[in-house]
Amino acid sequence: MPANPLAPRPPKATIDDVARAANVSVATVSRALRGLPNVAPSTRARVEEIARDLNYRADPAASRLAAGVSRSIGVAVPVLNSWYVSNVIAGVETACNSAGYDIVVIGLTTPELRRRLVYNTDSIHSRIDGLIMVDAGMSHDELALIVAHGLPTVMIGQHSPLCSSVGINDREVGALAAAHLYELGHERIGLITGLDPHPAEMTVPGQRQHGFDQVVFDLNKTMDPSWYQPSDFSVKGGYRAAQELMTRPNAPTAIFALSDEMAFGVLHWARDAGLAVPGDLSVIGVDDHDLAEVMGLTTIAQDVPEHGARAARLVLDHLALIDQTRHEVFHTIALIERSTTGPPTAG
Amino acid sequence: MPANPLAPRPPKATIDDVARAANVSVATVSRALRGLPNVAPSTRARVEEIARDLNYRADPAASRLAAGVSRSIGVAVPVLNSWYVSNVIAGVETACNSAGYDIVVIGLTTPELRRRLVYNTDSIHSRIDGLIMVDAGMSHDELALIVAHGLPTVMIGQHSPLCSSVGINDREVGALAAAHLYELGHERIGLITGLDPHPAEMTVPGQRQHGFDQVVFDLNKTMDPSWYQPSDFSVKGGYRAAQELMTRPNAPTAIFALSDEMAFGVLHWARDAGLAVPGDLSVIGVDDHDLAEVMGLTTIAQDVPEHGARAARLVLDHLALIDQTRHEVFHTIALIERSTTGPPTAG
DNA sequence: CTGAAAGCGCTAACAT
DNA sequence: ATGTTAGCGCTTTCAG
Repeated sequence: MPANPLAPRPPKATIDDVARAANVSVATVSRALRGLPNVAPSTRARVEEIARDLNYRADPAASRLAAGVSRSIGVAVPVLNSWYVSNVIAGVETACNSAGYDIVVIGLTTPELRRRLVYNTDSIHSRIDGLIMVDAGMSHDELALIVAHGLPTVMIGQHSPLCSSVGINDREVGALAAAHLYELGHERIGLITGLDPHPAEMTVPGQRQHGFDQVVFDLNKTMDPSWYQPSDFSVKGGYRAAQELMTRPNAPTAIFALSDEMAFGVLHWARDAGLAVPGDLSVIGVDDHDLAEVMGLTTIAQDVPEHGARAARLVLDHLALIDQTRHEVFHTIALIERSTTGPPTAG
Repeated sequence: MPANPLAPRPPKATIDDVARAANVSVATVSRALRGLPNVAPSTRARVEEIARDLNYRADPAASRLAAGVSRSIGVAVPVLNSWYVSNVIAGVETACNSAGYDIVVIGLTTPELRRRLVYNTDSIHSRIDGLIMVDAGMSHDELALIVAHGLPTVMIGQHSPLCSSVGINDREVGALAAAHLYELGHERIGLITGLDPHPAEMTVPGQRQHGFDQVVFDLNKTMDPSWYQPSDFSVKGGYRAAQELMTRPNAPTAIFALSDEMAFGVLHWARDAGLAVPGDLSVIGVDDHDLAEVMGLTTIAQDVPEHGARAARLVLDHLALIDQTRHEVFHTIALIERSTTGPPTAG
């Protein structure tokens, strides 16, 4: 295969070249360069210098083949261009690159791609040393299949006895939102949720709704079933959901959207519809998106990049044999009141 | 509750297992499974079936070592959580996964990480088959080093004779914005730019500013040097830049921000400062961010995911030997007038 | 059309 | 402390 004609390919040094130049065996080179014990300091120094001179670096594929590790961790995400996901990835990246790990992004954007991950249809598991799954909504059985590959695995946004996980208390998220809205005097509250692929697994949307419903029950309130409106966590989805919700009889006076992006969509619809916020309609979201403050959105904040970083550290600590136990990490959340929620106007 | 996985660790089948079960040599298995010619249809069918039964998939590290390809492409990005970057990555992912390629994200978030890529300090180049760089702001020399590795390389947001590139006509972007604002009657226009690491390379900020300045010149207008305010393409950066710009004497009546996210920051500052938009201050951005419509932001739209997809296709076509020529792709842009720009109020 | 065999570059016992 | 020697699992000549 012809290489780029514009540039000559630099001669790639192998471990053999280094060994020869340093007058030692390849084994010693390998040991020296990886910081293993049992190498004379002088030897190590010499090898290191020569390696530098020769511009040598171990071929990752060769090490992977021989040692079984690839120094890269996989991050499986349901979408790539959501604020939440990209901030998780940013957090993962921070933690990984300081440890010298690469990150390979595994898009789960189609059912087919999900299948590929679960059933390892394209040997993804053998190109990574660890796996982080973000809001993957895995069933117990799917997850069992995945962890059976033996990779240190941590989920973000879903918890399971089968692996470590990091997230927030999503029931509390729902409860906070409900309490806030009822306290303001709302009685008709719309809930824009996500689709829960495996309701039994209690993923993010399920948990948040559960926490919400608990407050409804505790406060002796009622929810018209039509106030539950599933959507897809996108701005446009929030817009459509608001439209659905608000153009039906018995429309809510407040909407709790399970993400800020959906909440932004609601705000957009409200403006298009000529509704005053929070006068005619109160809106609360979740995330504290970069633009939440700009939009004055009341929301429940979480430190998303930190979730990613924490998950990465869990995987890396496992790989470094520092800590191989299972963890279930919960980060804190906080209600941030801004200007999109207020009491309903009388009537 | 002890984990009790349904599935025991799947025994990893090797090409040898398949060969034995199919009663052929490993060479034939390899050929059959990769769709190479010179395999009897019946043999191929048998091998394929057995491979499926055995749940066999070639170990990527082994193939990489033997054949020199890893079926993954690298995407180097300056940040991970910007709207622009995550949408580029989303586009790349779309194109890559339909071709069966993995994507490894290379964060260029620190100078050290940039160095790693340029000088190949950790053999990243040998774990990928192609490289896409997003707004990397590479100097000619750095780029020369990178392409010298022989990987098909394409840049997004920067053009160079050394490799393929995809982007938009950034000078036209600047020109469109300037023309729009002057047409509305503004005479004092603030420009919130980015930092241009290598001015000589004419990267995105440089080009946009250049196009802008050309219009200034052509129209016989003048720019107070203090109206150029560098920033960092973030919402917060836009806020600070607006503050800088607007609290100085001879403040602008309109601001052109080089990205929508910075424009959002400007909008935020304007609201905090009690300025009416577009009455007291007009604002125009670039991108057509998901929230641009929500915010009513006038902007210059580009199809960001498509940039990523196009770049990926360039790399993939190169790898598939379909087209190895150098391309310089320009996508279309369009001014979208919304409600943040208007004539300056008299006075 | 198929098989045998030589590596790809590195790591990991097992010597020494 | 260092060297020797097997592979890791696959691809790829080169024969047949």
